[in-house]
Amino acid sequence: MEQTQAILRALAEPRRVAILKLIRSKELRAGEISRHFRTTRPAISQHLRVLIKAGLLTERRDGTRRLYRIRPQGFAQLRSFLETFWDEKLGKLKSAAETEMKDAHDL
Amino acid sequence: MEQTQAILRALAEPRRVAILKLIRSKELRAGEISRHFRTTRPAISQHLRVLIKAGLLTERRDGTRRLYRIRPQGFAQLRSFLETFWDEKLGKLKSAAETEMKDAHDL
DNA sequence: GGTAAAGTTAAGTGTACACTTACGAAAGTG
DNA sequence: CACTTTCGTAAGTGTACACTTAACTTTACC
Repeated sequence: MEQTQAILRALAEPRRVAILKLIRSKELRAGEISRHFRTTRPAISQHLRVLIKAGLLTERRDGTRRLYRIRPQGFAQLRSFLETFWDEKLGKLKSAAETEMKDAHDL
Repeated sequence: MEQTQAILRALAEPRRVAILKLIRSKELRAGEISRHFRTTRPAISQHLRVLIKAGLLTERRDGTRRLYRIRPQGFAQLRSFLETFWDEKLGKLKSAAETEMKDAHDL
């Protein structure tokens, strides 16, 4: 629960989302990641820390290099958070959409 | 995309998540919502604005009252955002989990 | 062991943002 | 039409946080 909030807070920053998108397919070095942005390396390094602390990334060392990879479990947690809203909504989604449609029509 | 970031930013604040949980099952009036928190009504009102702007809530007026309800489409958007990470991960999740397990074992 | 390479941590700064108090708006009620 | 109820908006303030430059850490290589 507290961890879920850490995830949500981590994703609130667009640059961090961009980082995640960058490495969602392949593991990347810190340098390669920061090269994709106009900010300085320390800024990216700090973002990576936040993402790790949120459990969305894992760090792996190889010599002087540090390699970052997506941690699916982190996203799984976010997913189950979403589902707490979804489960009870699932049946109501259709009717809610219709009601909203009608509301919009009333304008 | 920009809207997705608005959603993520909205959810970064724990009180806003609490508000969503409060009304996920039933439509509530502004007063009833703020009564559940120790903050002042204006603070809650501002949170509600943010949630509406993010597309996670809808507002409905009834006399002097304002009723708030979950907007499933907002959550749907968040869900599809999540799936952009999930799809390619889905097949890799198992192996990634195993690899991480092994990494942890190496400590 | 000295130096370079790759990257993080420290310290300081400016801004976004959540909160408060005071005020305003709109719909009911006598 | 006063007056209350219900709620939002305005203005100001303190803090969290993303960024920068400077210094430190760790591994590699000669």
